Amino acid sequence: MGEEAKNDDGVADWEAGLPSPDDLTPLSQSLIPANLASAFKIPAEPYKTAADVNRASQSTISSLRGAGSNFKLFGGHVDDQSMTEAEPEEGPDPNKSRRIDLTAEDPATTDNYMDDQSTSAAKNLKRPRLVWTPQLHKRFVEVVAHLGLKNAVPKTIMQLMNVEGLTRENVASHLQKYRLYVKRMQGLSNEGPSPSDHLFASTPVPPQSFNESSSHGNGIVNGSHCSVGNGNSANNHAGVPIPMPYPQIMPVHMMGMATNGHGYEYAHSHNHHYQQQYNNIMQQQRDWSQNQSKC
DNA sequence: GCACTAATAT
DNA sequence: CATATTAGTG
Repeated sequence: MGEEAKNDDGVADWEAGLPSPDDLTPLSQSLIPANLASAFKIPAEPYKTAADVNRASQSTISSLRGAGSNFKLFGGHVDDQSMTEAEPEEGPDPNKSRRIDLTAEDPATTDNYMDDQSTSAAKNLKRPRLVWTPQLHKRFVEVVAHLGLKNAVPKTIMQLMNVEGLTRENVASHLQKYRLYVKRMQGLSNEGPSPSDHLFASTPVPPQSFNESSSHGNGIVNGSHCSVGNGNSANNHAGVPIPMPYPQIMPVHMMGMATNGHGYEYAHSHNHHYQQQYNNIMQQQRDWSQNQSKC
């Protein structure tokens, strides 16, 4: 044990670009601040012992197998209410009841299944509708920006985002919308973004990035002269995927919150309360781009 | 056949 | 409206 044997060509270099352990939130530490946790009725994560952390690391590593640090997309359970519309309008149906907080009692529900899925397959299972949280979108935009609009194609984006459970289709779909947004914005020159822009409005359009010719037989191009000044800089061998340090973002369990897949939409529609809390969290994690020195 | 995009469906 | 799914294309 010990050494990180170089998995693949680029991985070693890539890892080098990652934040040092000190920069990262310890695994043993809850990602969710206590106050917020209570706001969300999340019972302050189960105590994590060294053993737990270890185990978590293991599964992380196993799922690593050639990937960088990634955070998982869904944590476990999503109920499938396949109703037409999902107003809080419930008839006399005591049977359905609500799905009790998945975050609540069963920590295992959120953490353990992953092994089977991520390690080997995690494939043809019907995934819950992906909710592009600001975090995810941010990651998305960052990656697209670093790739340059031209190289920003679903597969690459997906790979660089390195979000577990995120599919190419997910990215493709989002990318489509994102391109439309960019087009709109460019067409309108400049001016207050439409209120209907929601997510996009808060994210700057990727400036036409470097990189234009992708004539490298190497799937992923590398245009990185960006030295990361994280105190952990010092090695950018050429020929590797863009070494973007990835922020630790809370797992996007949020999906569970909107059991029928409306994520923040849901919150912003009905529960202003949530939206508020959510925004708070956002802010905390909002600046990763600040940390990684721009080129 | 795979991956990308645009179009369409939920 | 936000995502998913399909269809057409290189």
